[in-house]
Amino acid sequence: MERKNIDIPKYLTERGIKASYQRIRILKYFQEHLTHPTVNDIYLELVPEIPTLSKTTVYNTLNLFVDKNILDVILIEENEARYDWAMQTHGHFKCVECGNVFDLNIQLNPESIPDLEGYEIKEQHVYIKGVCTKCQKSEHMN
Amino acid sequence: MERKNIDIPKYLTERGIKASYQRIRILKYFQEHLTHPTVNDIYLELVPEIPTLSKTTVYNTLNLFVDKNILDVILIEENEARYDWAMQTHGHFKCVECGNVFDLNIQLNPESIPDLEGYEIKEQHVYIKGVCTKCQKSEHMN
DNA sequence: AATAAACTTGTAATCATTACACTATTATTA
DNA sequence: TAATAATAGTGTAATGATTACAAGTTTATT
Repeated sequence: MERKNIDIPKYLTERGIKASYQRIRILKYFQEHLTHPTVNDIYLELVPEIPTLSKTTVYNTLNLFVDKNILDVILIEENEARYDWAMQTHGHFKCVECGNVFDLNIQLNPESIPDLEGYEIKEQHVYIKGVCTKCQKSEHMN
Repeated sequence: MERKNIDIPKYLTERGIKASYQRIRILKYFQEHLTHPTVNDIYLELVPEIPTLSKTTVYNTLNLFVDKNILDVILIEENEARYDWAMQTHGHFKCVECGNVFDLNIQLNPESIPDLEGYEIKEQHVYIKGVCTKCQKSEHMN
């Protein structure tokens, strides 16, 4: 099922979450933006259309979605969390120039890591920082 | 050079850092503890012996050491940074039961990740969360 | 329609981190 | 060695993300 084709109210209800207006709009944000937004990104985008929206609601809703495995938290910034539609395990690349975060198709194979012998694995996280192709090009122009 | 055998004042001076008493003691903490402490861990350990120590000094010193590539920051907690002696690239495992953080011998090979084609890589971070062997055993006893 | 349950909201509290101004220490110069 | 300049350390206040909480609103149940 493509993220873009999901019926959000149905998707929430199936997971035991009441499909309130705010929850629908917040999850819809992820349907329409294939980015890795912060709480503030989401709040600023939605508040013009939902003037009563509270930042607390954004926090509550994102925490709920993370608990229900609809979203993942990405800890790639020093100071604030980013969120990502939960899908097959993958990694992230953050460009230190433009700040954009890109998905990387990486899955670690725990079998191949001897140090993990006997450890029960619940989550794996891979992130890489550097300069994306676009920013490398624009650096040459300066 | 083994971490344990390093002459810390000399080590600092060689890197253009004045070997003040506080800086020596903070780096010595990493020599004596092969853990991944938070700012508070270090502060609480040292303040009984250095009663004038300020938490700001711990922050300043750790930031300085990170800038000078003596320490790495580990972002594995939701809310606070941990620090680690900078050495060969490696990953971390955090046990969600006991909270301990272990080193993992992992290096990603960027060549093997097609999505990284054309990207300049500056840092790579791998962390895994789960339950360590010890905590798995003690769970059986409950 | 009345009541209960769930959701949203705004404000205040928390906590890690940083900013800043002042004091103390160390290095430099005369 | 004394005076001065530079560097480091300290305590308090500010910042900013996140959470706690109580009150208001909406939705579901009876």
